[in-house]
Amino acid sequence: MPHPTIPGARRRATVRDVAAAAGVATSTVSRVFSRPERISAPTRQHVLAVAGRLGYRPDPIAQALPSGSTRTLALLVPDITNPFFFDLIRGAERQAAAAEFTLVLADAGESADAESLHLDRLTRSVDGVVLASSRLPGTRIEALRLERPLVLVNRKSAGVPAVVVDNHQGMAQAAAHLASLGHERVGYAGGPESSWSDRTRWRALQAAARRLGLTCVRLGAFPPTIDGGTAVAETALVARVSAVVAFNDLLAIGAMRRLGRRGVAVPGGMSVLGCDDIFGAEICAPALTTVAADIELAGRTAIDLLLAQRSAIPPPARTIVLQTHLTIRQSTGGPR
Amino acid sequence: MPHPTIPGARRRATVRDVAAAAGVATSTVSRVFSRPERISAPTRQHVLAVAGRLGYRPDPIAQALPSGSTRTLALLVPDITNPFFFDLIRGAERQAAAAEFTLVLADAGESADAESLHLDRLTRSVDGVVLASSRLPGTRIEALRLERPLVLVNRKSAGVPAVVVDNHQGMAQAAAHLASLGHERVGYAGGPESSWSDRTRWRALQAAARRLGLTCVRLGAFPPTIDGGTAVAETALVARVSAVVAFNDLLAIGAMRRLGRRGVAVPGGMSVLGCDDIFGAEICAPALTTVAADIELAGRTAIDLLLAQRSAIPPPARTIVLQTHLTIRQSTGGPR
DNA sequence: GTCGAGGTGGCAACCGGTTGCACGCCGCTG
DNA sequence: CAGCGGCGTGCAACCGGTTGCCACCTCGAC
Repeated sequence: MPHPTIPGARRRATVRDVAAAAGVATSTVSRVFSRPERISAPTRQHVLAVAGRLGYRPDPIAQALPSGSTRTLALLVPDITNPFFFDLIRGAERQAAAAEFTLVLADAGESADAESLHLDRLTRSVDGVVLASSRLPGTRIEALRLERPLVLVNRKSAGVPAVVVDNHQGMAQAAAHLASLGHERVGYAGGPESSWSDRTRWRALQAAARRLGLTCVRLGAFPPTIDGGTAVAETALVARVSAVVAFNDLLAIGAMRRLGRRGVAVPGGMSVLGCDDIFGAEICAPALTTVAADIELAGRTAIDLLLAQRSAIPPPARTIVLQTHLTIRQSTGGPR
Repeated sequence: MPHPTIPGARRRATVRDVAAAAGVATSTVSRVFSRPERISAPTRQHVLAVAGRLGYRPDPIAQALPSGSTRTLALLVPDITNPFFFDLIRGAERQAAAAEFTLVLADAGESADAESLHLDRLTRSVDGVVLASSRLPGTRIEALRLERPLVLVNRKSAGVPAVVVDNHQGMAQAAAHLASLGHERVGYAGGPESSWSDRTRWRALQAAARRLGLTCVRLGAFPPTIDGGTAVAETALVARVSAVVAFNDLLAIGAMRRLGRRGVAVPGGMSVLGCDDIFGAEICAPALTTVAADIELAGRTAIDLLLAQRSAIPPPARTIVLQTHLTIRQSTGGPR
């Protein structure tokens, strides 16, 4: 039983149906749709009329086979649950739609294995892949690059176009802000160990702290979720820091909540600073001070980079670095 | 230039390559992958070995052509920006992945035209479609149903399987809660006029209010966003209601913020009640009282309903009604 | 020894388009 | 009026798989 259809649905018209009804060759019908200027106006209009009457529309799958293009792009994120990716998804979807491409979304569940699996299933059937915060080993990424146009977000790999946020700038802004408030000992609440963003943020924060004469301690690696924030709060209290910079806003919000329950005022007893400025950072209480780049722009840029690779002469692999800015709200203040 | 590939990438092995290398017919290679039990163990293992050596993997597009199935499902939402859909997307993605299907995501931008356009592009290349809070005219939905397995979320149409939240129950819970606090005159802040959810919520709230002896006024139709909440606050103040039930949490949060800026305490001066319990409802200040169903479950159920239609004997069109529950937080209290 | 059943694998058509090449026709030039 | 170039269209191969049908082989039963 090929082509399982809805009971009662009539078979779709094909090029051959149209060709027969119009008294032309299938190639003519095909060209009317793919390269209309190749066909004379009278024939074209006639074919179009017949096609319209029959309700003919080219089948995208059948078109994809010989042409090799599905007009489809894939976006792989480590966790759809994380609001950080909402903006990325949104930006990517918008830009893809603008270029008349369809976005395929997959969730890697924070696991390199699941990511790999999805990739196996997807790679052949899309025209390009955006890997956001990939947990994949570098070798796998290298291999992937040879199969399909590839763009990385918040991750770097030699020769692969990428868009990354400027973590050095961001952490410098965060450290400067805390230093200006008078903090001397700050903690960094880390995210997943396999995350490139976490590594660069931690290094950047250390560097910035050193320049400013701050002591900076790493509080550990936490799951980047609100629940993960609980442990952050506990650890920060034990580590006797007066401020904590969290790997992301979720962790920061979770930490604030826990601190509140423990009777520690924010920012009175502890300042909390997040990263990414997700939806929610502004409406939580106290509103979260956070450092972020325009992530929707990151999504749009990633798609642009992907689309650029489809042109005959692919531009040199580029890395786009997104500027960050610090949004000061209520979760940071002077120590003590 | 068919099959535009990455410079330097080798052509993928095909069934014919494997067949030649293994000394068998292409049909045998095909069957080794699609119906292994049809092939004797020795041949199968030999073919598998050769295929492995050549790095052969069946091309999903080529498979889709004769089989008619792409193992792909589409989800259309009116606005990816709206956190309400995050949970829906997440649930749908998870369930699709579990069934080894890939989810295609499209954003209709709150417009029936854009929705229609996306549908045109997508319908042929996916095995089924989930339409969430569709703005499409009923006739279009009817027609779509004949083309592809279809499931509606928060919308009803004769003969189309759907999953909807029980708005009557939800609004009854909301009204009862407000009545028990002593409110007598409440406002309803409506969402998009073309929204089925908005219509049923409004009607349900009216009915519940009547039963409880409350006066209920409609404040108008607002864009279902935080910004839309500004107008809600102003209108509510003018309408002299002591509580407002908002079409969704975004509107409620926006209204609370505006009320705060106007110096009106929540819930002291005005109670605010939302719908959907989105991410953010709990962390905003004051935490939002809201009535909601499990939307991630809605996403999972929608996919299940879609998958069920693929079986030979499609079950009778079903409508799954999701129970709601009221989460009482800090945004509601007694009047005055 | 013959016949039949069951299992294995090959042939070739097919899914629905695209496209290189060739051919016929037209008008224009010399 | 022959020759030539260019345009519009058709023929047929092809993209990479799947599958109905048939041929062949083997083995067991009579």
